[in-house]
Amino acid sequence: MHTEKYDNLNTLKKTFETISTFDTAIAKNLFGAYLISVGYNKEKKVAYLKFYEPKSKRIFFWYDETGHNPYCLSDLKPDELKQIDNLITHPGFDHFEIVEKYDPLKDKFSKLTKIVTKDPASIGGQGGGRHIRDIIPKAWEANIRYYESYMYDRGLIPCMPYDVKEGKIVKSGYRVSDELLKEINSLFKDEDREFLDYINQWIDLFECPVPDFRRVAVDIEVSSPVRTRVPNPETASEPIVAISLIGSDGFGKNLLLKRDGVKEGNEKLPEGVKVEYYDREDEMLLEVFKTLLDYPIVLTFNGDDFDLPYIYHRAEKIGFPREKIPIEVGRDATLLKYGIHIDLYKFFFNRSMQIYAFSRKYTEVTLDAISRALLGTGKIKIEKPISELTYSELANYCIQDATITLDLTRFSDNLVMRLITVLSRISRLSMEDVTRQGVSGWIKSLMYFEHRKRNWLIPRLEDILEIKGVTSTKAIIEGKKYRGATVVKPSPGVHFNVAVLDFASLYPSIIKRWNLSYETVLCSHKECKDNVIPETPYWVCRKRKGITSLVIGSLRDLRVKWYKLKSKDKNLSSALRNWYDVIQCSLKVILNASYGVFGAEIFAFYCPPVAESTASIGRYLINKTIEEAQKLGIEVVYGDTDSVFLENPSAKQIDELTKWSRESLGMELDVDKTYRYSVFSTRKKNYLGVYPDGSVDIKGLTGKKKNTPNFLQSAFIEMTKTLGEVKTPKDFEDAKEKIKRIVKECYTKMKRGEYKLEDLAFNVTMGKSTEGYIKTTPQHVKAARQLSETGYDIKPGDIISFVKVIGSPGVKPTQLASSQEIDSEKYMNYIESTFEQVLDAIGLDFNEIIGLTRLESFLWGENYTNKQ
DNA sequence: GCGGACTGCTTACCT
DNA sequence: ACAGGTAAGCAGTCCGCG
Repeated sequence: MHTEKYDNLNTLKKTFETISTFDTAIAKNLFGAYLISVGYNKEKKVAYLKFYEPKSKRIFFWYDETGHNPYCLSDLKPDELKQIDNLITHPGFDHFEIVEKYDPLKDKFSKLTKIVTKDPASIGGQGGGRHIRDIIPKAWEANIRYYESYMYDRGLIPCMPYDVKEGKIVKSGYRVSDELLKEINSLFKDEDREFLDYINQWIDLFECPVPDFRRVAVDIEVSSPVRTRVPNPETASEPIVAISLIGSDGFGKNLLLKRDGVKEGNEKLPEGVKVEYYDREDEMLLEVFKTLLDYPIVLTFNGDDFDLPYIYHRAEKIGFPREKIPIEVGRDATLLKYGIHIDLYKFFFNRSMQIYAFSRKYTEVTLDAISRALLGTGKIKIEKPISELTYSELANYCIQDATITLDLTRFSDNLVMRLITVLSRISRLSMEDVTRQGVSGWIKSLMYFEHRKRNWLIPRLEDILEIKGVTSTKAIIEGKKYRGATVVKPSPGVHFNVAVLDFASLYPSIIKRWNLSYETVLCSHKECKDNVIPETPYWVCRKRKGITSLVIGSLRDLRVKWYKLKSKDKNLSSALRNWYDVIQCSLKVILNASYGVFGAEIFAFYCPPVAESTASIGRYLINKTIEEAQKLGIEVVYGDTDSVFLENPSAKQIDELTKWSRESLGMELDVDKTYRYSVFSTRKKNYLGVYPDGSVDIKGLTGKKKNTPNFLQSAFIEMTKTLGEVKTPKDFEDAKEKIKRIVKECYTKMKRGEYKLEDLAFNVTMGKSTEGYIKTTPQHVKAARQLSETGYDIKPGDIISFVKVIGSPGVKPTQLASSQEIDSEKYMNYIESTFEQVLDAIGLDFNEIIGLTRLESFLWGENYTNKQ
């Protein structure tokens, strides 16, 4: 037994040796290898890069040999710094250098002292000991992670291809065709050199191909004695009983730990997956380690917090020496020694991804919910705890999890891998970092890169705040920092032929057109003070182009004028259209957040006046547009932030309005969509529009909300389908009759208790843990607490399904309720308020409909139809 | 001691 | 951990009521 283990450990050791030989030997010369990760090696005290070489589909390491060192900046001279206690005697201190940098807040060049250190931890960080940034009075650029600083200084862009020649890194030979460059540049004839430079820089990143990333999905199962308790990865006290490894290259393995009393079972297992049984857990883990040392990219779902740390601690527990485990457990991520680890949970958890890239297709961030929404298949449902499954049941379950994890990166032509690639290129963050950070981190990193490229001093957060101050407007919502967008009161009723016009990418356009940036708003020049921003006390610089204005403006223009159009261009191959769609979608995610970050305290360039100016100009634009529309004799029936809804405008009127916008506002106002007709109640952000093809666009209405019970959602959808059939005002009368019947039927079925319990359930998300609700106890929390008592483990983000029942406390989890206790009174009120949002707009009265139902059931029976 | 008016909390949505 | 604006339902509180 011992010999066996020893042999296997030797195999592992050999694998390690192979890697360490090729990483130093072969990375001397590489051709077209993608830079996918970067880190800091504590032993060698240098930054290292991981390249993915697409032919061999392997990782190559490259350790810095340029002598780059960590540093921060000070406004004191070296002589002054020498006087400070503990600075030059600090063990990490290396030397001083004088540098000259442009200070964007002061609009002048300044001499600064670069304090160069032997290692990044001396400047700052989590670790104990005195940090240089705390020793000196004011430190600049002292909060940037060293390996990022390294990338910015060297101008290296992640997910781009490079050649390594005799140990030197050079940009790879691929080039965008002159033809394409010309075509795109011709769209920007009127722009100046500075703007065009940005455009061309982006084209270079976007046109560069994406390699096929060889990757493997990993999923483990742990046998837990208690069904409702999730095993703890730190103690790792229970054995790992199954591991699935599913590769993008056709590789597939399921490893099972042999245990007493477990039956074989008779599930049919997926083809192409090899099942291996292990007597010993250490041998099984060894097999996993081989895979982790083979694949350049490892995918998990929640592997940062569960699978990988569990494997690590379990391996340690059963006797593996730490340094032999190819996993590195960190504070906020679990990474790999050889390849890179992408935790898809973190990626899909990102709100911006959820909303803008996947248009809210999934609302619950679980492997099951996401894969159901995006792939059409979910996890395998199991009724028993893991410990009671047969081998084949367990294998099937585990294989399915790893398979859908891999498939989440494969569907729609590897959409997710390509999104990660593009976002990594834009944000200048490695694949590992870009998938773990939010939009504010991406934009921060991009801005840092641009500052270093221009030799600009990166401002300190407190300096921006001190110079630019806080806000001047008052928010409508209590507790918010400044006033946001305007929402126009809708004109209630039905409006035929509605054209919806909107400003393409409103806030980014404002940032570009008004030259907004943290350094240009409230700039230091007297001459600019009359260049005021409407309805604010702010002015904006005329002398220099703002960095944000250029960066965001160029991205906006490329999305609106090129990539969005080309993603729908039927003259292009579907593969190219698809790629352009990935780009425009990535841009959308970044652009949508570009204004908000300036109003977010956590953002490194937090500058409330920039956010406030953007919102203020937005209000000014929509108000002016409404005025102008009215001057042109068009009725504006609704508007929100960047859009106006025009009732039955002529083509000429639309032309005039968009021309006016272009010429006097300098803004592109386009027809976004047209409705055959639209239905408004008195409520803002609540309406329904019918497109020319009869499909129905529903916004904000209760009937569409995800927490609304199914029975009511279905009845509501049925009603909107009827509305979709209406072509002319005349058709309305028939539709109204149909709608009355739908509402009536829903009401009577409810009353007679004909709906199933699950269809009556409200589904509400837990915003926090059950104990987190202190001020009030909402209904879903009451239900959640009942579930907790029955042994369920309720976590934030879980969706609680509950029904309204008679008696106290009025709600019950659906799992624990029975049909007899349903409080039909409550449901009837809910039906009423849901339909009312549409009924009063189309001239129907809920009570009248219901009143007729009563009469009808008493006097005429089921076949009666009312002719009003 | 009860009920209506009110405020505040919470979720889900829109742009 | 991008922003603010809106709707809705319920929980909890206050106040009048001789």
